[in-house]
Amino acid sequence: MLIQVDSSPPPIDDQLVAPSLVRNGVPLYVQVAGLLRRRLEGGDWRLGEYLPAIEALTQEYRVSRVTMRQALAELEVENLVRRSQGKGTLVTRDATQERWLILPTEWNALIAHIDGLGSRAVTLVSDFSMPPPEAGRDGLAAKYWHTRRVNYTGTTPYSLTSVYLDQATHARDADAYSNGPVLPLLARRLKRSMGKAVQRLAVSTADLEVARQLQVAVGTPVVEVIRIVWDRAGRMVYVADVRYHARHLRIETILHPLPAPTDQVTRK
Amino acid sequence: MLIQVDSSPPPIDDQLVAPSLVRNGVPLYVQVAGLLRRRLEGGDWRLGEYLPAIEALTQEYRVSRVTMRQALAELEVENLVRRSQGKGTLVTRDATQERWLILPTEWNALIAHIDGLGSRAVTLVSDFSMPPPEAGRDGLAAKYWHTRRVNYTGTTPYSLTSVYLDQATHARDADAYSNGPVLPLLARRLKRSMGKAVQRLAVSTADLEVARQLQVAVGTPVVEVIRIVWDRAGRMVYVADVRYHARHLRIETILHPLPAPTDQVTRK
DNA sequence: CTCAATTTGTTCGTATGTATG
DNA sequence: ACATACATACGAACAAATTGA
Repeated sequence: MLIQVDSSPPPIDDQLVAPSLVRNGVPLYVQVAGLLRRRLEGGDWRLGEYLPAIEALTQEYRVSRVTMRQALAELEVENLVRRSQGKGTLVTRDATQERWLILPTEWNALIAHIDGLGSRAVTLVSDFSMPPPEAGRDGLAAKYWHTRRVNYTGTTPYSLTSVYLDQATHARDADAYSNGPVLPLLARRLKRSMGKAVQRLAVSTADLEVARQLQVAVGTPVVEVIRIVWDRAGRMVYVADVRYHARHLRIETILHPLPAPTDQVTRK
Repeated sequence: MLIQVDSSPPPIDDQLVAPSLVRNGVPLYVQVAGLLRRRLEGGDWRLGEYLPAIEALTQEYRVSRVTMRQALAELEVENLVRRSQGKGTLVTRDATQERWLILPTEWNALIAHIDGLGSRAVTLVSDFSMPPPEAGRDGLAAKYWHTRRVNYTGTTPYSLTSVYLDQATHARDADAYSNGPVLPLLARRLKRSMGKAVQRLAVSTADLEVARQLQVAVGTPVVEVIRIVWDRAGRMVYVADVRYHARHLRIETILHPLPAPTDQVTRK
């Protein structure tokens, strides 16, 4: 069968009438709850206000009354709203004020950020194994110390990290690396012998392991960050593979002008 | 009621036995299909290889045979695998080679990126309205030209953009702004009178509008990028709110050393 | 106080989808 | 392929609480 190649402008489907939800396996009421939750986070309805009546919402989303009620029940168990017979559905939590984790995109800011977290970590694994292939083979050392940790702020997990540290580097401060954040210590040790460092980011979804450790549902959006640090000789000293709950992550970069060079910068 | 403050190390749930899937509203077979799809994209099973037998998979994921078959059927309609009775489940598409959209985090690279896309856009809206409150009020002009477009590579939509351009700036090249990418043209016009530019990124999910325009399911992870450009006088000249399908987006930043300043950089 | 309008709560019946063994 | 149990979704009818005329 031939595929029809369309080189004309893309189709416009301007159904102004019914932007109805699609049956794609995910229950309708879950989808609707997600959409409402999103609007609450966006401040469409503020704390203390009442949502539109179920009748109005059913018309807007083109679902039945029962389905809409199920969606609202979901939000009620999350303490986002409270429903009262005869009155309506009241917003009981300010979801617009949820805390965001700002992920720095510059070396010194990143170190300061990790230092400032004061997080407590639970070490799941500590052994010697090679970094994942995603890190590439550029400057790969022969042996790496590896640790896998869950980091908590209070009692809520916010990241799952796998750190790979060049064995020689690790040996110099084995105890310190085992008992605290690796990157800040590495930064102090490397000083002027530091080479390039990059950070790659992609959006993914939680697999079984990540879902369990971060206490989210399987399939939840997760941000995967890979950080690589080379020393001046080009040896890949450090590789980290970090998973963050995507909901609580923001990134801000200054596109222009380029920030002023810091004292740690070495220019050719 | 008192909140119990826990200053002891966080709990460890080390159920090594059954990392089973959770009933959270999303059908089991959809969750399993998602996990398998993810592993196919990760290259766990390559093109031309056979997946483990259903029996083995059911044990790994702790689901029934029928559920696993349903999950595999999902992947088959996506042409990721082909099931043959008596043979097994064959990988029929190389999902590891899916195209990634690299989002630049530096001004010149971003302009070059947009120029190089050669994308075709469909304009949904073109009017005069104010930027969303997320952009802040710092240097806000009195009036903005606004356009909302869906950008396509070929016939597949990859981004939904809302652009707000200071009315005075727009008036100078009204035609050109209406008929092509806004940012590259703005960059040429501003030249040395350009001030600061920032880019903010957050992970969100598709609402009805975004889902329809990007042709994805409601609730799919979406990356929301807000770009703001000020001129040298501090006037907010340009605001863009862009939604990308998160699946196809990567970001790479050089943490260290800071890149060498370009000719457009003005330092204080 | 009563009444009507509004709003959420409850319960049917029916059809289809999901998950297990 | 079958039997069973439970979840999802719809429309409809009626009950109960709230509000203001």
